[in-house]
Amino acid sequence: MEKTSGSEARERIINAAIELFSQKGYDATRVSDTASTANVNKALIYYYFKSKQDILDFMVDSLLDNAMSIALDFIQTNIVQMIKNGYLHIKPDRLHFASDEAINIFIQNSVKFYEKVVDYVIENKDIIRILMLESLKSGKHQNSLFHFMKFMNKDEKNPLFKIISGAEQDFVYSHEMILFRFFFSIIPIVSFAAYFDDYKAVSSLSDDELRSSFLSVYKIIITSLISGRDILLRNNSADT
Amino acid sequence: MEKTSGSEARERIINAAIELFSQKGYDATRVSDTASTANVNKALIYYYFKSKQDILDFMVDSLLDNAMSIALDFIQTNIVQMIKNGYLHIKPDRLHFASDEAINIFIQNSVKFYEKVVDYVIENKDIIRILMLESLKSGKHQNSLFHFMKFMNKDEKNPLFKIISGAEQDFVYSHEMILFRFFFSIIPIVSFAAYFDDYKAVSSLSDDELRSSFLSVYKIIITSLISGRDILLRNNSADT
Amino acid sequence: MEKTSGSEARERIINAAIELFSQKGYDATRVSDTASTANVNKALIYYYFKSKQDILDFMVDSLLDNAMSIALDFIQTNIVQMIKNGYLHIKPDRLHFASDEAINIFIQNSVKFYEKVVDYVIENKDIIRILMLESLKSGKHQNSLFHFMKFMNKDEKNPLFKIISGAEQDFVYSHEMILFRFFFSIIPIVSFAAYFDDYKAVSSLSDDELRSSFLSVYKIIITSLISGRDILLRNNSADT
Amino acid sequence: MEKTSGSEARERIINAAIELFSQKGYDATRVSDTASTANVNKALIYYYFKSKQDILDFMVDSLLDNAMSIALDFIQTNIVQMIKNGYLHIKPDRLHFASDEAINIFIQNSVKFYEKVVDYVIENKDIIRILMLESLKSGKHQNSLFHFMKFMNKDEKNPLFKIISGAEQDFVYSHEMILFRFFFSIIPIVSFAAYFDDYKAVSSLSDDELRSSFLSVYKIIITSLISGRDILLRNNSADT
DNA sequence: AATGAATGAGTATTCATTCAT
DNA sequence: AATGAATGAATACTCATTCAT
Repeated sequence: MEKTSGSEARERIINAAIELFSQKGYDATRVSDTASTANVNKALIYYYFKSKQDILDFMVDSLLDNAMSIALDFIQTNIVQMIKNGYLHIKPDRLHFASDEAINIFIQNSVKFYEKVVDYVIENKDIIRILMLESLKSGKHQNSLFHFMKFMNKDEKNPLFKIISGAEQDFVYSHEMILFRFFFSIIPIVSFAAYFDDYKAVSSLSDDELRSSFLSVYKIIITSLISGRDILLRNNSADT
Repeated sequence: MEKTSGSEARERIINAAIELFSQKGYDATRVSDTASTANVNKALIYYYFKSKQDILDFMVDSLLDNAMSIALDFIQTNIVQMIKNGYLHIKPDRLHFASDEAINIFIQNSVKFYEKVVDYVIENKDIIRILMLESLKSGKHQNSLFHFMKFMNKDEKNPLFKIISGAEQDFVYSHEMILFRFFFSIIPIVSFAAYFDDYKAVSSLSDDELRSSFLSVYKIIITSLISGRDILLRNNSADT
Repeated sequence: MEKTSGSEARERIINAAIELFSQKGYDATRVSDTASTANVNKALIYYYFKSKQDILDFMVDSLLDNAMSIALDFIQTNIVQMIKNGYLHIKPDRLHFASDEAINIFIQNSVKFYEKVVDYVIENKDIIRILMLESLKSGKHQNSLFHFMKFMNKDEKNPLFKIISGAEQDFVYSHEMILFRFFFSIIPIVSFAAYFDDYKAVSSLSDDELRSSFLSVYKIIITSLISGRDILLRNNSADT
Repeated sequence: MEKTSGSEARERIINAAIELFSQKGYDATRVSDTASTANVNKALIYYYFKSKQDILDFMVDSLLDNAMSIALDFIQTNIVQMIKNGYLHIKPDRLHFASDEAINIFIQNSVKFYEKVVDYVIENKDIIRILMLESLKSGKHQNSLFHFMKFMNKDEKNPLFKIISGAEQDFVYSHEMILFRFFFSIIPIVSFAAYFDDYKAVSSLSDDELRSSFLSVYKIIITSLISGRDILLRNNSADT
């Protein structure tokens, strides 16, 4: 094999693992495959990582940390800000926009955010694919996708929750709101990344065409949902 | 083990495999686990199936055949019918509904269809989960999810295509239309099935609550998209 | 499978086993292969035979019995007869022909015998091949080839021995005589059968050409050895 | 097990395999037997060899390479030399010795060669036995025994052929010559090695007695064939 | 930091044989 | 006489991991 300075070999191992896990899945990837793809001796992998599982955990945790900080950043600089500015009100049974202008601002900010998110997931599509694979299996990463909904939790660490609970003790997101977020927002975005290459292959679109097509569809849906009705933003605290 | 009449053992093997593959994934499931879960001798599995892969293939193929016939059935009895009845027109650059009544009929039919589909996927959630897992790995089932879009293909066997191409030689679905179908319709439904149990666990909803929540969200999206604008139904034959 | 009268299925099983054992060897032949080649159900094999080994034993024993009776027949009708007729004398240290005519008669008879033997081994080449294979492995048939030398043994059942020991109590074949018989007579003939098809393939000779080439070479060797010198017929009783 | 320096374990594996294959045959030898006989971990066998077959191939190829170089060495230093010296002539229809002295030299050289060969095959009797076994089965080593006749081929790499074809364009070995070589020279020698231990057991001869008995019989045959007649050296180019 | 050798516990698959009918 | 189903014991081969250097 090769002798290279520092922990450059560690990087190669991680990249090889990402490539292989995302292609064949964690279980079907052999440590020896990873070693030869990374161009390192098999035993060296155990110098840098405790176990095969450890490599996976490192990748998944890195991504989740990253993603979470992007999401929280948006919440902080947008939703929280809008509430503070009085554009968005927390009513006992729903979130309410102060004006049409508020709605427009929210949509605009959201669109910017989604672009950022889409670029992020495309950039990390391999790990996203791995994450999705693992989320479909029992094991420690089974609920990883639900981590993306953390900012809907009643959680001390969730800044959005802190703001909202300050204003309305009993505020609860509606079931539909949460379900919409998960199955029609998080899942499509994550799937978009996970199936990016496959979809490209069957659609014959370029990276850019695919990205902008996805974004424009996404915008249509969000826009048509937010404007006109706020059904999904209704609070369901009364129901339960 | 047990000795039971006929190929009842074969059924037990298939069910055990579905259960285990959907929990731990194909690669992490051991043939011996399948055997003991099915309460059969390990060797008997090889009496009924050529290999572990063969079990998977059987399950996947069965599901795809089934699903396809449900989809084609809907197309036949709804879309094709509406075109014949003059409710839906194929224009050179888009699909166009004849009237508000036509839209209502379409939405109603669609809702009925989606209910049927949702019930089907819930019933087969384990195999769907397996399918999704496999679609994320390289291998023979990698593109299985795209099979659900077959009725958008220019394919002799596709009854919808035959009708449309009869009316408009050059009709082509827009990129956005196809992408919407895949990432915001097929993927959410498939994911709904695949993550059904996980989502139930985190949401504390009952089966029925989850089912109806999903359907109501789905209806909102479809309704808000179809009525008011037909952007996604626009033909992109001019673009290309 | 087929239902055929009587133990015709048993024949098919034996023939299939002969074919497969001679091609792939006993160990590499699967009972299921034999069943499908014989066009019978696998379990039926165990109706007719105690075990896989039992099939082999039956074949080998049949051949050895057969071969032995051919050999003994020759000895009886030739050597024993010649001794009785006074053409061949048993001297304390060698076998001695009474005259040139006696030699000629012996050679002629031998030639006839070898033709018969060659035809016999060609006809049974598959079993011979199996026999040779088994003689090269440890196991119950390891010494099967040495059975062909039985009529050189001091054995009550050996008619030749009875005659000779009647005339000369201490007569013993020389080491060289026995070794010659084994390595330059039995082994070539047996090998001729065992490699018949292979040799045909590499030599592009017809069955008949091969048979007569072998016979003519064999005759040359025997003739050149018997006439002129009787070194190999010398008794080694003095040596030991 | 044991942990020993270098690839000494590899040697032990090969020797264990030779021992076991020659006793029980390739098919009946278990990899685990080989491992325990070699005193190595079973998995280590797969560290050094791709498969069980790979071990066999290695052994067979090594022996064939070895044997071939011994044979070619003899041809080079004897036959080719005699032709060059004018002791041996290539006539259109036969090989012809220039004088009785030439015959004597040839016989003497041959005898020396055969002694060398016999020693070689005794030393390698286990692999020879394996080779013989494999040559009787279908598979990649089926024709391995015929490789020993390569120096009778019309082959650019064959030094004997080059000499002969230089002198006589159309020279062809007679069928009988080739057949004699195979069934009465190669086969007996190979069998002598393969059955060495078995023959020893039934004959109660010592290694040395057996070796010299075989050699003396062999010499008798060769001598009686070469001197007096050259039937087997006759060219059959006219026949074909 | 790197590696060749080694290993325990598996892992899919096979196979001779048996059983019930 | 015949067969579909069933099984215990193997069987070749793999794999994550460790060790000594």
